[in-house]
Amino acid sequence: MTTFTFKKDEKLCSQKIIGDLFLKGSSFLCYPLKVVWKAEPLPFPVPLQVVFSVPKRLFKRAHDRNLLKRRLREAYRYHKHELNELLTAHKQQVALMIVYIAKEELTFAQIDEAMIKMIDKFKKNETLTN
RNA sequence: UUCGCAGGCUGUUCUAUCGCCUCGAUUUAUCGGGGAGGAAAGUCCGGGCAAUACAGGGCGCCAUGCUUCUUAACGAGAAGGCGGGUGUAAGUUCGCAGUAGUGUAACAGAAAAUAACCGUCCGUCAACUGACGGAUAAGGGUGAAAAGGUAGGGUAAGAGCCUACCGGUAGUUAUGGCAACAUAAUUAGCCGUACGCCUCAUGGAUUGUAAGGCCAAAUAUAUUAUGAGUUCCUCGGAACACAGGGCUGCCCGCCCUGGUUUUGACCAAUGCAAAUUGAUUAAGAGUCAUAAGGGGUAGGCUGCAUGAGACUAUUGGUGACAAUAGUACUAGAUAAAUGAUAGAAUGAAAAACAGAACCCGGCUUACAGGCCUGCGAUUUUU
RNA sequence: GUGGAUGUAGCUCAGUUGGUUAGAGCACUGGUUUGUGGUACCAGGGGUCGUGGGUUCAAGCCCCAUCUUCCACC
Repeated sequence: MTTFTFKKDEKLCSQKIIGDLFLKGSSFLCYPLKVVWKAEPLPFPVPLQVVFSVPKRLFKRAHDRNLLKRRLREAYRYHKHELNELLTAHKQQVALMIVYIAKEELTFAQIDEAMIKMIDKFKKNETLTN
């Protein structure tokens, strides 16, 4: 059964884990997205927690960053069930960060496409490490 | 009609599907309610709230600066006054305490404020060229700025030196105005400008909700109790002109900490004494274990949204605004919620600036399109 | 959130109390020296002083607004 909800439990809020991600996490690039991830025990019974980030360096206005983060979140919401299934099968918990690195505002359709591509790539990586 | 000026308002709406934050209900999965702005922005001011500080004195620093009013308060706002710039006009924009004292004004120019370079006049020498001494601010060129302007009298020549008119300054009086101030009369002296320092009045303690308060895993641990172990080291008071820190921007002064100096429980010996030497008792701590336990990290709760509030109406006021009555409760997140897709309406195109982070009052800046009110100029018609 | 700094030639910086024409080093261009290049020497070009207003006779400097870049604290 595929659900499209996106509750608080699935967001990564702990500053400690985020700090850890940047120190020890592995990452790959999939323009216009950059993904940082790490297998990590999480405080909630969910397969993965995720953070979305749009750098202030690229978009000065808070309003533009908000818009892009919302589009990212929306795209993630539609496609995350694939990752969920994969990780529950492997019985793993993963912390994930998705950084937007394009310099211009992309439309929802473009971001959606990129998200699908990214998830494919992630699946391959995941199977490799196991 | 066209072109303008001023002020105000608005800032897409609706439906379906999938979602987000929050509150409530039933109850553990559903249902219902609510969910960004006029600037939420810049952080330029003011206030609330909170914590800390606050024996006192002197000096300094910063802000404001025409008048009256508004306001919780302000460096904000309203109305008015005076002066300058700009526009045909409606308007718009900038400035404003005091002058007792004191400083500066490059270059140019004789001189930048107790002015003599040229010129004019007088005297002496000299002898037709001038030299020296004096008087003189009418004329000349320089400059951003040149010693009130014009006319007449006056004089050796001139000059507010005198007079008339005009301009300006200061005082007095009258009228109008709450006042700034305006108008008129009169008197005085004969009158420069700009920017500072300075003086006067009023205000200013510091830090910000990541403030502050509460609860509290894991790990380490102050302290206390009990037990075990050990004899290496430490202990209290006073003074100081030394060092560091705090009150505070600086000084005085005061306080704290360190350092230095001095003294030191009891017994015995020596000694008149001061003191010196030797030995001793008692108690506690540092180590380990167990228990209690405080502060406190991750994390959570609170602060946190009923307010100097908002909207509507009436009344008062030129206005900022105030008073009275009624209405509803209207974001509260915490790596941070409002989005996506599809369709419809208006439209040429859903399209401007832009996202709450403790809360209010202002200011400033950004802003597509649309609407309303008042006023001015011009043209045409009547 | 709070507080502070910065902007001047292509680059790195001076320019302090407003005053004549905004300087220095490197870089650039031309010339001299050399068989050639470098070095050295001589000369030259290049600036809306971040932007827009204001004060003043006069503004890179003073005042106001705004933009850029950077830093500190928690």
